[in-house]
Amino acid sequence: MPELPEVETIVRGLRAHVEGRILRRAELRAPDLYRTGSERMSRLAGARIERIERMGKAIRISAVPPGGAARKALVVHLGMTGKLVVPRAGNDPLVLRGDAESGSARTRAQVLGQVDKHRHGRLVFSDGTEVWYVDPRRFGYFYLGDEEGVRERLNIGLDPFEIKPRALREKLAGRTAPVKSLLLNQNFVAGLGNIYVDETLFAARIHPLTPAGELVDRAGDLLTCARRVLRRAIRFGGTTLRDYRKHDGGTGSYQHKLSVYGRDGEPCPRCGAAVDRIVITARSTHFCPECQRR
DNA sequence: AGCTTCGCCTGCTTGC
DNA sequence: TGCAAGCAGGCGAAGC
Repeated sequence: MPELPEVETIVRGLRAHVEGRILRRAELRAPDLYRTGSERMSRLAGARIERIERMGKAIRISAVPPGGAARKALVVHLGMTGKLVVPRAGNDPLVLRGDAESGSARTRAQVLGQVDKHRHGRLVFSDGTEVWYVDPRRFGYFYLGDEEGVRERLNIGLDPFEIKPRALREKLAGRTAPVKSLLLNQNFVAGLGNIYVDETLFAARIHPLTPAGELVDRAGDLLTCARRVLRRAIRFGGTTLRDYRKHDGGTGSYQHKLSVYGRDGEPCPRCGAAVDRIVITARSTHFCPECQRR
């Protein structure tokens, strides 16, 4: 479930491993993971990686092909269970470290087997550095295309750190969908997923079923809360519930800081009332029925 | 156009 | 113990 804080953590961790390096080879063994309209990654052989950045929940890698062709963007979306990891020498994936920390009973051989089975893609750099894409559930995607306009082509809106309060106010106006649903829409606001929408709405004391259009006057507050929650989650390296791992296989620790997500039945950290769980547009939604009144 | 539902995919959990 | 059903969820496509 890599959302903005998890992806930001991964990007920061990968930066020193990829920026400025030359790609010897880029491959995707599972071509069904290419998003519609994507070029094949083999085209990136010889390209120089200029930057790696987060774009909503996706990772954008800017590459300059040899011979002065137009700059390319390789966009990697991790879906739910995707990981980008840097293996150590001898193909010993540091993914192991995270599993050891989480107390997994699986043996080293089992973990290695799983990694191998689900390793769908790979970047190989001229200095021998590798970055592996591992994704058991295959919900992620790869997209390679011209960098110019890639964000629009992939329908990725501005994230809470980029969008201006006034712009959010205008986007909320007239919308009748529950705020929870709208905040999950990556074109509306990018970066938030189920966990951080619930945490943001709790911080802002907004009921998740509130029609978005009723929140025009609270747009600034909503944004402030989202930024605060996300910044803090980044500081803790993101939330590891099960699958999420940092680039070095380590886990995040924000799961220990969650106020409502996954805590149904437990006392609200603010008022003590039992946290409730409902389903909104097929997403489990956690909130405090006392603090977040409609 | 806006909103909702469905289906993709696989591993873990739950219930019989 | 074994098996099937249920569930998790980001997101695009389809449907209303």
